[in-house]
Amino acid sequence: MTATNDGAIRTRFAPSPTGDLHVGTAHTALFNWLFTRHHRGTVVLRIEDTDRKRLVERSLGGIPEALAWLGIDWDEGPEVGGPYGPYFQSERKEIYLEYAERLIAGGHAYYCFCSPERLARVREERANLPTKYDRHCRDLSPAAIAAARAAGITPTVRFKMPLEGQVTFTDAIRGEITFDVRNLEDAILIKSDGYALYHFANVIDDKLMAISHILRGEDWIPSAPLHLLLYRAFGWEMPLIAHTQLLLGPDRKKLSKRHGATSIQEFRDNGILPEALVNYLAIIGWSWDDKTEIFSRDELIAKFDLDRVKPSSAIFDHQKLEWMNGHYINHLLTLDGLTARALPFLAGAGLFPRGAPAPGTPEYDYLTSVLALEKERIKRLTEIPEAVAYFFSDEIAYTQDVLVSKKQKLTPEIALAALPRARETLAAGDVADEADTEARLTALAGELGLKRGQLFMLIRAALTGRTATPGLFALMRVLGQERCLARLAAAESWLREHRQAAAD
RNA sequence: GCCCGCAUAGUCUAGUGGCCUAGGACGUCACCCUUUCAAGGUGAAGAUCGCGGGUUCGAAUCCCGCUGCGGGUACCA
Repeated sequence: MTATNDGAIRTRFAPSPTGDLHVGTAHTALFNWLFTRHHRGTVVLRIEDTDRKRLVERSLGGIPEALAWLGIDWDEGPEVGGPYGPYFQSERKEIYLEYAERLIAGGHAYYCFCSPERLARVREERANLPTKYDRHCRDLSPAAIAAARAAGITPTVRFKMPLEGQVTFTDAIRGEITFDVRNLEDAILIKSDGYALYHFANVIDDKLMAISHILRGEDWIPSAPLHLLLYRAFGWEMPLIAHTQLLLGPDRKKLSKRHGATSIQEFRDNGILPEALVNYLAIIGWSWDDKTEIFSRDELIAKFDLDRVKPSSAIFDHQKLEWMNGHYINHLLTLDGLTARALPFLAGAGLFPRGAPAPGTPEYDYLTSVLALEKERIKRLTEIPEAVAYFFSDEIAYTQDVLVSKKQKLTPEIALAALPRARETLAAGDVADEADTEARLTALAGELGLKRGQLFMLIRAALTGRTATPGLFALMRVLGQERCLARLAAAESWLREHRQAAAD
């Protein structure tokens, strides 16, 4: 990339607060952020809230919060301020008006008094034509303008699109793209409510905020020529521009709510780690080589650049994200890190009615040893409360099928004979010693004429009420001697009580 | 309709004229490990590189045409 004028790279992400932060928007924001951090430039966050009708109040705070959660920070914008503010477009209304006047004075824009109804009609009449608006007000006489104003009509301001010629710009990801202006509209710049439209506010702000590189979604390509022409009308140079790929749903359509979870907030609530999501988003549309795909944040910053960004759209693969999330949980997060992430989910499930355990306490140590056992089989943080439940509650809900595994060829008789012997065997030692416990239980299995697996499964079920758990001896070590003995007894009496029912 | 973009296995990708009998990853299947479930290891299936023409001794890679898919076409962003 070549830098502009002063050599300083300045980029922006410009979400509009119309809802939660969409994962596609986050993808573009991430590319902006990685590109800028790589080049030690300045990141600007600008809130494009010119559409007052679609404004969703909670997203004003929610979007910056979601970005921060992802670890995408900004040097200028809401919360941090900066020399080019305000960073909310709704507070820049007057600026746009002023620049619109300039355009009109220079003959590059005009007032349009057409009513929405007329516009709708004309659009229908010209349905098959490249431009929908018939430029009715483009050359209104001063008298006609005065008359319309006197009639109380508040006009919009439209751009006076050149009538012929071609516009070409170079996209840093896609190369040259050319449009014929005959296919371009006299776009509205200022709405009749006085607010600027996206295209206009965007161009003015990028210029005023000294943005050097524009990175945005592919869906903006069709409006790029308008933006370029706007820059030209003001006599400004256009920033370098690049259009990133779109994120698609399984049906190859632009990713949206109907494809499932699409907001960053939902990913967080669904137990996805921000570092996993960032890593996954980074490798969709960008690659470093033919095999690496796990990158730390710092590696991403060090390696990311536009020359390895692909132009083609990509289907968002929840399955691969989930795999990567599991990989982070199991292999990349420290135990303390995982514990910290798990705590809110555990608390949410009501596991700590008296408050979450603090590091250094026995409760905290117990929790980390539990998580150490479960982390390799967990893909999302949301799975944790259910996975660790039996470590925190002694009320095990037994069932006949689980306790007396048919698959292991167990019967209530065998179980009732084995359970008390297992208890005796355990009582004679200490489950803190895994190898010793295993040796003694293996010997017991022999005495009882059972296979190791049969006895182990019976004990597993008695201790946890489940057939799928971490390794039996590690599990016993964490559970502790006392709990193990108590649960063996509990399973035995449960079985005795329910034996009759099973026999029927 | 018109304009624009994209095109390597189900999905994400590597590849810029010979290193490609097309590499990696997710997913799928099998085997190994094993007390269960995972994790891990090994391996397999899966792509006539969208199609058709060229250029070249040689093309996934260059050229032309076609097709498919997507995006845009608002006083939304």
